[in-house]
Amino acid sequence: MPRKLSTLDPQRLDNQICFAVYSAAHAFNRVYKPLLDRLGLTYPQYLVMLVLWERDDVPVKDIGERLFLDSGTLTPLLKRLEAAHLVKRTRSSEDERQVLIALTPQGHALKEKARSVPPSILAASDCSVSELVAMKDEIVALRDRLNAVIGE
Amino acid sequence: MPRKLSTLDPQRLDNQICFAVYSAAHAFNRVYKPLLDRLGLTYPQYLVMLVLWERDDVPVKDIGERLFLDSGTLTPLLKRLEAAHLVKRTRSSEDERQVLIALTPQGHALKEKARSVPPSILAASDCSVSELVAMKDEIVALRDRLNAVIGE
DNA sequence: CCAGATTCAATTGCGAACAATTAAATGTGA
DNA sequence: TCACATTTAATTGTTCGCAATTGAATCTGG
Repeated sequence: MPRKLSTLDPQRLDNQICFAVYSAAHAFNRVYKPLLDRLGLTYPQYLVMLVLWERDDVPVKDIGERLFLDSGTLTPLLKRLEAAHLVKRTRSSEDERQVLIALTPQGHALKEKARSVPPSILAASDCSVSELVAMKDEIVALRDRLNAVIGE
Repeated sequence: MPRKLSTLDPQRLDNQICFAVYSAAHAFNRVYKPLLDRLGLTYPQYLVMLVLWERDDVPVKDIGERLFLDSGTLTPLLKRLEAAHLVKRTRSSEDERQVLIALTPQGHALKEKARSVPPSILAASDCSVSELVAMKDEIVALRDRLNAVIGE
């Protein structure tokens, strides 16, 4: 007989908050896909564009800190965005170690086309804005606590 | 001047619940990594093992429905678990289309070694069980609403 | 001034994740 | 029965995500 009731079993899949988060992330990805296809972006590329729409001409490292991604992920992704003529990569003249990422005119223009994305996601969430904001804040707080123990 | 205050701007990264979920999933992954390294598992492999520890001798499709993954992801992953002698893949005799996944003795035994994982995650979450359960239920409900609109 | 440490991006290699296709087995209706 | 559709895994190709390493530029202490 099992040591614990399954609803309390810490090794049960449905009791894992990590799986809830993992599977929700994939569900978001699938909802975003058709919307982003029309923009010619993948979801991680869309996140990079959100960062750059707030402020561009920033080094790769800044984007990485914002999105919790490293150069192994960002370098090839940014090269693809450059190949799509959405960004320009130029080595900084003040510090030759840095590569600055700037939006092209097309990159700036895409922000307008992307304006319909968040409302579509909101609709798919089938949830009030205030509920979503509350959930977001809780999830961000959890994420930050997890990230805090990574260097323990 | 910007059209909206940034705290309300739907195109601002920090206002995206999807990014909260996405970045929390990666944070979980990083916390799990050192724990799972000792078991010789990656995080998605750990999820498959959680499914199989509940019930094994199941077709690939069942695992996929449980984890929201398809054969393109699972086939190579299961081959790696087989190479690690944790599962055995055998074609069903009743329905030759299906490949049944069964745990090996080592696969069963790993469940005991994995028992320390959930408490470590709980500790890293720095949060009460009841709060985590409440968050999990909210996230699962959101995930299910998102998945519901995928075939719209 | 300069040797050694640090920072930054790029690279390599591996394991997901998924779309699209393929091939084989099974199910179905006329 | 048998042509045709459906189901199931496997395969192929592209893109992430990260660990580990490399190499160049910059910083720092003596």
